[in-house]
Amino acid sequence: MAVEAGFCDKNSYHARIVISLAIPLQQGIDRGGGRRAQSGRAFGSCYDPKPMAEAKITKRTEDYSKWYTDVIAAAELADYAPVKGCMIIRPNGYAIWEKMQAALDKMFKDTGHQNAYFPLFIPESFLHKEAQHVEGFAPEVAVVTHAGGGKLEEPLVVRPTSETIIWNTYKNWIQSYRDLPLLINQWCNVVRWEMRTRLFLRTTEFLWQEGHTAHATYEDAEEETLRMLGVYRTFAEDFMALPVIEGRKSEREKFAGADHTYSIEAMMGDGKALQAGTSHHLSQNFAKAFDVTFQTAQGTREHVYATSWGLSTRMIGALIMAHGDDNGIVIPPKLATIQVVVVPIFRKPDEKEKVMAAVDAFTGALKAAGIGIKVDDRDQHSPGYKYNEWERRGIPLRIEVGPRDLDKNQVMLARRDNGQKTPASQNDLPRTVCETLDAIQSGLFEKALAHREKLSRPVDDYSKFNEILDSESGFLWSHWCGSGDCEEKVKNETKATIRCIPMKQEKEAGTCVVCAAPSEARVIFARAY
RNA sequence: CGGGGAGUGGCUCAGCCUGGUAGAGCACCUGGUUCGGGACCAGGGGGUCGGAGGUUCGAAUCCUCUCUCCCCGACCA
Repeated sequence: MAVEAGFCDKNSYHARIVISLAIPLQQGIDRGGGRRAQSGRAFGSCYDPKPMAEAKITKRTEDYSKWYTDVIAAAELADYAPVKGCMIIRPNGYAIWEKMQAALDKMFKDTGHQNAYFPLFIPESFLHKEAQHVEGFAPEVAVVTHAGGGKLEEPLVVRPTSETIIWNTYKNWIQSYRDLPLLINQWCNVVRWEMRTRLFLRTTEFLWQEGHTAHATYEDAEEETLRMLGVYRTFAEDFMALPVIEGRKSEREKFAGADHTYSIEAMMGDGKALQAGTSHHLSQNFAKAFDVTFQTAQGTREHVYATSWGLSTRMIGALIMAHGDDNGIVIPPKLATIQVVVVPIFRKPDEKEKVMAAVDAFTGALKAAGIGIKVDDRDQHSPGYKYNEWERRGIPLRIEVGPRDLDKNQVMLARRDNGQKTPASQNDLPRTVCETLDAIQSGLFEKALAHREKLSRPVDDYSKFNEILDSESGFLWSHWCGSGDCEEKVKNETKATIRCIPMKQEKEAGTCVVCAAPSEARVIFARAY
């Protein structure tokens, strides 16, 4: 399944990548060539005249792409791996993923799904069973041809998605309508060999969840497809503080093997679109390819209807680009393991003792209130250094406490999202902190929404497309006749694609922005990641 | 795959043109003074220069081949 669609005009299957596990260990492996300049571009420019101890972050306005890689390095989210296109997710980055997993997993369970695990390796022949599917994925599939010291009878593909192995299995699990619906999810890694990769957004290997369900009717499957799209929207909005637009993908953008695909589309800080999650109605395509049938209550035999839906570590990239600023990333409180960092301030031992006593007292209360908290009591760094470090890492709220605060029975609260510093009484601090975290969570959403609205506009004149895309980018709401030719023309001439056909919008008679044929609703055109 | 850039301690980079066997800043360790927006002093540990081959008395430096990463393009989860 594709978290991002657009597979229809791939090359032939011959373009596949062949990997081998049969490399003799004594030779051929370059052990010493590990030094690279991978993160070399990450620390390049310097605007601050005074020497900085830590990573410098390129301004977003100067080079957004560079800012993105800088900020990932600065927040220690990921490293480049020795293998092209692969990445090492560092603890700070993985912590965000774990939070995402926890939130999604709960929603999956609450909607009746169970987790399972299917194998990494899939017989190559499986991929060929669904025509569109193999056509869509073949070019980016890694194939294992050797193992165990010899050539394999049948090559194994490293899963780019698991539809084939899962439907081969469901065939045995499903006999009767009483076995339906079958609601399974799996958390795993997948591999898609990409020509060009970017940390989190498009890596050769990535982590995700893929849900695969089976239903008795087309309608049931449609309901499931939309239900999970809704789960993704809820997750994006409530946890990531990321406003998204639900919509349907065009034919050329849909998943290879799907009847139709829905997605949630988000706007990044630079006005480009990012597909944040997809939900596919597979109809009977895979059931027919793998001959998965069930007996109805009436005794007839029918192929089952299927859905699949996925959301990946790409969402970490979305989080970075939706909320990050020139000082680093900003983690929405609901996805932050450390929601509050405490920076105690003191000079002398007696001051330290008093400050730390107060810190211990209120951190205990905060922990009891369920707040993720970290006390930065390192003595080798000044408070200012710590402020910058935690801001870079995106911790939503900082509490500063020094002798002057103790005198007033207060602490200083510093918000990461807007930089505001306000004093707060030590009494009732858990309540104040919870309220502030809530305010940050909603503040991030509102800010992202305002940004998206600012960069969204109806466009009825195709000649303005490039002008707008080159200046501010953003979402261009235009009428489209539904033809793939017009879609293709726009893509070739402006690099913008149809992100989705929004589901919630007023019907409006108009004419296709490209060919002037009649249209009854607008679609979103945008340049995308 | 095409164009460009780059591989030298953990990081950023100098040295390479004009070969003589490695240097700075940051980070790290020790001690001390500091600590309300990226502190300072002193001392210290760490690299054989992406890899292979070649030229040479001698190679980070010259030559050949090769691997890798980054950016742009093509392409796109």
